[in-house]
This record gives sequence, C-alpha cells and structure tokens, in this order.
Amino acid sequence: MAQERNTEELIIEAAKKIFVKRGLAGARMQDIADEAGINKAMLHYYYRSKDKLFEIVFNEAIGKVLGRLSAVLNQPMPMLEKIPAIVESYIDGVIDAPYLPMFVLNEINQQPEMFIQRLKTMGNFPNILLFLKEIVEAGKQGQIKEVSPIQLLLNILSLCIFPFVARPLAQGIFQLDSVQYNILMEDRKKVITEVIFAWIKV
Amino acid sequence: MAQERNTEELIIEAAKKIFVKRGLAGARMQDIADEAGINKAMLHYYYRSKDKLFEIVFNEAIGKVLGRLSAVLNQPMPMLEKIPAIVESYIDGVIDAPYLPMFVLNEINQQPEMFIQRLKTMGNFPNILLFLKEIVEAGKQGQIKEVSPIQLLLNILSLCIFPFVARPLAQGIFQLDSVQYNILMEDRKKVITEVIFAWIKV
DNA sequence: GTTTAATCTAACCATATGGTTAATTACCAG
DNA sequence: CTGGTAATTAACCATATGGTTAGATTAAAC
Repeated sequence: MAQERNTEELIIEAAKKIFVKRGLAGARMQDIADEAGINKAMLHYYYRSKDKLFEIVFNEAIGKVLGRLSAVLNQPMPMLEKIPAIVESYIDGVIDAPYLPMFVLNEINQQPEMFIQRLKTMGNFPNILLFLKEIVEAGKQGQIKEVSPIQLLLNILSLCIFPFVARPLAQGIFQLDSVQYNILMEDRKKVITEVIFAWIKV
Repeated sequence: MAQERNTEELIIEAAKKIFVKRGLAGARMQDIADEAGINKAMLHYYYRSKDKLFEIVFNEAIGKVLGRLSAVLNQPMPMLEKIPAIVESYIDGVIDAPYLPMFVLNEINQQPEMFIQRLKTMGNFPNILLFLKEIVEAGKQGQIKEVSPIQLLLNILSLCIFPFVARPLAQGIFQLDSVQYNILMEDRKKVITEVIFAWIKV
C-alpha cells in the first residue's frame, strides 16, 4: 500500500494478527503470507518455521501483557492510590488489545511446561513479587486491611481481565451490543476500584 | 478395559477429552479415535464429521457451564445467602472440570457469531436474567446496596473463573505447585464471598 | 557494466488430515 | 443353521499444509 516497509516487520505484524486471532493450531502460514502480502516462502526465509515465528509473536505478546502489569505495579505510591492506577492502566491496555489476554492464556494452557520454561528465562518478575510484599507491608502499617497478597492481586486481575476474555459470552447472555459493552467496561474502572477498596479499606 | 461400553458414548467421551484439551483446530480425529480405542472410520460412521462431533461436545460443555450457573442462580434464598452458595457451587464445579471454562471461552471467541446463534436456540437464559432482577429487587429492599446487577454478576464470575483460566500463568508467576494452588482455590471461596459482601453489604 | 550477495517467487514435495469405501465380522431374528 | 442388518476395519482418496528449492529479480559493490 502506502509504504514499502521492512519485510521482516511486515511479517511479524501479519503473524501477530493471525496467531492472536486463531491461535497456533488454527493459524495458517498461507494466511500470514496473504496478510503480509508476500510469498509464503518468505516466511521461512526470514523465520525458519511456524514454531519459530510463533515463538516470537508469543514472547512479544506475553511481554506486553506482563510488561504492562510490571510498569504500574511498582510506581512509588501509597497502596490506596496505586490500585486505582493499576486498574485504570490495565483496563485501558486491554481495551487497546482485547484479544491478547485470551490468546496468551489459551496458548499457555496448551503448553504449560514450555511456558514455565520461558518464565525462568525472563526472570522471576521481581516487580510482581515485590508488589506482593508491598501489599503485606501496607497491611502491617494499617494502610489497608491485612489480606493475602496473592488473593488480592488475583482479584484485581480477575476483575480486570475476565470481562474481556468472556466478552462474546457476556454480550450474548446480557444481550448487549459492542457500544453498550464498551460503556460497561469504562464503568468497570470505578466498579473494580470500589469493590477492592470495600474489601481492603480499614 | 472393564466394560464393553456403548461405542457412541465412548466416542463422545474421547472427543470431549481431546476437544477440551486441544480445541477444535488443535484436535485430531485420529487422536479421538485412539483415545476411544476404535477405528477412525467409526467417528464418521456415528457422527458424520469433525464439526458435527465438535458441535455435540461444545453444546454439552456450554450446557454444563451455563447449566451449573442456572441451577444455583434461582434457588429461593435471600441474596446474602445465595451469593456464597453460588460461589461455593461454582468453584466446586470448576475444580471438577478445570479445562471447561477455557475451552468454552476460547471456542466462543473463535466463532462468536455461531455462538450467538446457538444462544438463541437455547432460549435467553431466563434464570440468569431473572437473577439480575432479583439483585435489583434486593437492592431496592435494602437487603444489599444498590449496584449494577450486571457488574455484580460479572464480578462474581470473574473472581470464580479467572483463576482457573489463568492457572498455569498464576502458578508460574507465584511459583506455586498444584497442591498449593488447590489450597488457594479452596480459600478463594471465602475470599470471594468476603470481597463481594464488603462491596454490597448495606 | 559486471559481479555478487540479498531478496523474492513459482513450482514443487512430503506428510498430515478429514473423509470415504468396499469388504469383513458380529449379532440377532426366523 | 441361515439370511440379513448393523458394527467395524483396512485401505484408500483428495486436499491442506508446513516446508523446500531452483531460479529470477533487485540492488549494491566494484
């Protein structure tokens, strides 16, 4: 079209689109090639195999998902300010890339071992574990109630992510069109903060 | 093994196992046949095609997931008793079939239109919509705070289901083995009820 | 302009995969 | 036992799919 972009990137963009939409098993190399507007052989020329290509896309995806989290998790703020910030930022992130969480979660479930391996390469997400400690600290200092930090983080993530993972199901059951659902998701920023606060406020 | 069971059922059992594990795109007819210990042609003899077979498995799965919900949702109880009952029953259900939610959600995301169609066939889940009205009623009567019923149901489901959908990811990040994670999930029954109650109690 | 390396393509290959068929076996009513 | 139907299998088929290759095209180096 407009620009004669770097073929390598073009392929990655296309692969991202197709893999995220269909998953590893459902994605076809031909579809990726078509999406990129190039010959199928190019895919192999630049990225040996489907698996190699997938690995790149997947790593980028999981990096994005976890990276987004890490970014907000350790800003130096009092816990009661930080939680709304996390919620806001994370929901905005998911609105931006609504298929990412489903894609990542599904592929991880498909090959948990392979993923565990990868996790070790990426380090143990010190910022996430640090955040858990911060929660404990905040509890001891009486900023918030003393609750299981893992449960708290799980709660926040559940409330933020699930409605996107289950979006078509929820839309179907509640009979909402996309516009209505988006409004619901915007409202959720407030709701989630409310819910969490109600639980942890002293 | 033990009994020479009905081949039809044997196939369905096997198909369930494979489809739920690998998804429609990832499942192989041969694997289903092997799992059932029969010839691949039998699959087509009893259930014309992969899609037909999948449809049966998928319908059963979604029926289970939504059926479980419906079952608890409309028991005549005061709201403050019903919610713990829902949570308990649903988590037990998911512990029992941990892969079901991921499977259902993923396949729905893969073909939302097809699913919306199916929903209409199954009726509009009057019990779910009725439950929403109950929440509104309970709010007006002052049994609970007045909150968006959709948000409330979304919250309950998010908190119950997400930790299972994200299980390998969570286990990886928090570095928990399966036993520890199961304990966490047992604890969650209390936690979720606590969280929801904190939010909606007057 | 010629050479050389990188980029790209059409055609091809081997295998996997969903599906079919013709024949065989198991089963059961008469 | 026998005839006929249902269940089952091995072999096969057509196509899809990931991957390869040999050659063409482009672009840069000299």
